[in-house]
Amino acid sequence: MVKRTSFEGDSCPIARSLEALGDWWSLLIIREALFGIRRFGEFQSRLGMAKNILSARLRSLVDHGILETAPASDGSAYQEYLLTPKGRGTFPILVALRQWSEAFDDHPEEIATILVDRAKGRPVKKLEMRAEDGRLLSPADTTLKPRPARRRSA
Amino acid sequence: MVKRTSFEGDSCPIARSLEALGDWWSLLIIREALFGIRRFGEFQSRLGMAKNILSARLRSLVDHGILETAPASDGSAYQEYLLTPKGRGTFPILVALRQWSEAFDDHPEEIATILVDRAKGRPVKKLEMRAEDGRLLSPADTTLKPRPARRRSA
DNA sequence: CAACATAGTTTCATTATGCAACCACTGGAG
DNA sequence: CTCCAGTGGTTGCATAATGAAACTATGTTG
Repeated sequence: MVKRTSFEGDSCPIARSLEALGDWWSLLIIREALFGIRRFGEFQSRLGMAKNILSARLRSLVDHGILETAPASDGSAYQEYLLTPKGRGTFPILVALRQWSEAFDDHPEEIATILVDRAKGRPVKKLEMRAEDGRLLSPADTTLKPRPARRRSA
Repeated sequence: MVKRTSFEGDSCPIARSLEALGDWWSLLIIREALFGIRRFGEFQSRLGMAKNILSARLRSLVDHGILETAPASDGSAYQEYLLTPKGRGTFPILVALRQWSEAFDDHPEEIATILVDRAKGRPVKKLEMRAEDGRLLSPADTTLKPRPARRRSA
């Protein structure tokens, strides 16, 4: 097979997430959805992408349980695309990508927006990794362990 | 031109990060690099990807300042690929992707490894978004503001 | 120097992307 | 009901990216 390789059966959770999110458009569609965009035409005009690609991506995101189609909302008979909890769960990923750009982009002056705390209008703090007990962890403070076998329960 | 669209000039920091990281392999290469993989052949055998694609991706990552080539390390005359600070800065992105899979994957039993605090052997806490003053923020507690114009300084 | 390993590049078939054109359905005006 | 613009797609075709395998060029070992 010369198909584009799929990570569907991969045991690495990063590869598995890329299976659903790892193409050029999916995360941008989710970004728009988090902003409240719901309609096909809105996605299309805001992202400036071809309609067939958008159509394929929306279908893929629905298949992966990230979006769901709702029958209506503004009274019209059209449908719209809403984030599921799984879809809203990508928020930290988007924040991490955003903060990485803010920190390391070669031309940060071209970045138009900053993510701020709505209450104070101040930038949000950088994401940090902490242990269960709250200690701040660096990458070197972490390691991978095999997942414990599921305990047989029923 | 029917080229794949580039996000290079886009003002959205998420799009800008996807320009460098948003393909199927780049983040997996970085994942391996964070594990200490440095050599072409090691990447190739561990990821099982075609050598031409690996070659192109490594070049792209070097061009984006995420990897750099170092002349040697084990004495041999070959070169190796090392993460730059910018490359190591992607760690939160990978953690976010991993945690998203752990939380929402449809077949979590297929996930082989968990990320743990090395000192205690316990899973790391989920990434959380906080305000400057430490308040925990939900997506709804945040908003985007236009980046303040650079203050003319010299 | 012969033989083998490493690190790629080249070639070619297959797939995905992107644009434009086309089609189906909706909702409103007449 | 008919016409018609707007919405939400699908289809066709050209081009670009991907992937497997073969090939090349060094480096390394015996």
